[in-house]
Amino acid sequence: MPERIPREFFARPTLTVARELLGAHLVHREPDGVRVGGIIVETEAYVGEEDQGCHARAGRTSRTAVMYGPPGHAYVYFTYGMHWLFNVVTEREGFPAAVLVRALMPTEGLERIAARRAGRPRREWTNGPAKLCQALDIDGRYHGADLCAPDAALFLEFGEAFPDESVTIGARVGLNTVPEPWKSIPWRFIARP
DNA sequence: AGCACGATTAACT
DNA sequence: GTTAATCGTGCTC
Repeated sequence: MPERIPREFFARPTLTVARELLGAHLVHREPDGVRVGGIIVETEAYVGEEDQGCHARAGRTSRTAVMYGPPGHAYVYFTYGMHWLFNVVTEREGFPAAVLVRALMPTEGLERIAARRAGRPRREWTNGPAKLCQALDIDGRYHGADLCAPDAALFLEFGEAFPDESVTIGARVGLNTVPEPWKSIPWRFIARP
């Protein structure tokens, strides 16, 4: 029986949460009860208003308000006019920070994932932050959702942790116009098989 | 009210 | 390697 990740897990330093989320399971229990999800294999940390790569650099706005709220909630946002990206809010209430989930290894609901990623090879089902949202049918409906609520439809479960020797750490992706040191700071965590 | 651009992806050359 | 797709957000006027 898989154990839900409690809110205290997320109420810690964002880098710790990002590292330890590798191996955890992200699951969407869909309206008909079918579970769709996988093992998290890539994350990035976004930490506070000082972090010029973090959306909270602009301060508290209607878009970023969720990041200022309690940990364990979903920060889901829309970008490039077509893509949704999923984050988990971390740290204490009032401090804006989150972990972006960038890639999964699909383990549940494979037929649904295949259907939503129609025609694409399996390795491209969930190997990107917008791809996994499409595969798991995560969108703005879940922005602000409590991932730790007992009846949550979108939630996380503990899995098998990846040891340090199978984790690569590097610079975050896609921060093209972000100034240093934020652009190159090694806050990306990748688990390799 | 207008504008530049983005924590990306897929389809190109 | 390059680039179009497509629109909400935050910033400037």
